Amino acid sequence: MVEAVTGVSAPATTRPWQAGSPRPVAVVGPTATGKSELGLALATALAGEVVNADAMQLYRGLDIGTAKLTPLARRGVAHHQLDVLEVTETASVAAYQRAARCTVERLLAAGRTPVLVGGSGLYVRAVLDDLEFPGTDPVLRARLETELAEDGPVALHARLAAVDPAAAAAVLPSNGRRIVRALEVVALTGRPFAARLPADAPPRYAAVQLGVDRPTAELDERIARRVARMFAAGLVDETRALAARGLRDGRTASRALGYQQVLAALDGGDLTAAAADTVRATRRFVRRQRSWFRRDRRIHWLDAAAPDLVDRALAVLAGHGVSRP
RNA sequence: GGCCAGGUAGCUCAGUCGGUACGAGCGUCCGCCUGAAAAGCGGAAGGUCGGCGGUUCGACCCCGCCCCUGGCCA
Repeated sequence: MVEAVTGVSAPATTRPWQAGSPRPVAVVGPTATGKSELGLALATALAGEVVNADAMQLYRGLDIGTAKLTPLARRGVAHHQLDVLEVTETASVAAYQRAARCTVERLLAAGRTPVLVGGSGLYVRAVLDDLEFPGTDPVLRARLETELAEDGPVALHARLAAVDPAAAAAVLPSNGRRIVRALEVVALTGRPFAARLPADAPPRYAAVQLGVDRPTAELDERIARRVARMFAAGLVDETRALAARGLRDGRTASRALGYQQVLAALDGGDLTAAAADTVRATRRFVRRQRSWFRRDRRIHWLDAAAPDLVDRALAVLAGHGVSRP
């Protein structure tokens, strides 16, 4: 995955799909809609395997709060890209992209349908579309982050404007995170960084994407109940155990919904508030997920509450040449 | 029944010693998003400042009455 950084046009690596050969399926949408269950059902029906596309389910031990399917609940269907990171490790789209594509390639070669399931929009795109992520350098990154903390985002943005006006125009002066990354890429590659998602990234796979969603009021209600269930199921104990394994030092995992709030409570807040905060944060997250997925016109949306959801999904897939081998 | 405190955005609450509400947080809606993405960032819509009357050139801020909420006393 060492590749020149153009950020503009990716090589045409799209695999032409041939009738009869397995074609990746993706199940996306906001959290708490029932993606995992649908993914499982589809993998079963299509004799496929599930590939996780959820940044937080990558982590070993982040079980209750991420609503990870238990091994038993997976009912014999193979799941990949699950439990592959320690809580202290920082997740990375690029690393995920490499690993997940490996899995997808392997499944396709074996004639099995990869069913990508997850709500991390960027992760899904990183696998299915031809996105290339310019490299990173921990030392450089650390330096830039220190500067961000000391000088503030506006100063760094001014610097970015000097070396890469186009990138600066695409990133708001208030968004320190993206400014740092843009400066890093420019410094590393010596080229301008098109810090934006290509409007028409060529798909790498001829995947069929299914989106599941529910009416907002209903989903909000489900979230409230689900969070209550998570706390009742031992989210606090799980978080304590993970904290002992370094969860607080995990850059990514410590931010997971639920865990983030419980950690704050353990450090001197109250758990009732933590539960309420988790509900709020999850709802907010749903809004962001929607605005991400909404843009992708290739997604076929389904009502997650439909009693015949699986049949409908299979019908859509059949319409695109995906059926049981 | 009396006394005290309070009634300002959907919620919690700032604020104006009388001169068009700079309101804030949360919520809501919309958008952005290329190595932390369950992260990060931006924008918008919401108020006849409890009601009626009075004083005043002018009141959400002063006066009177009334209604509502909470507390204390009886």
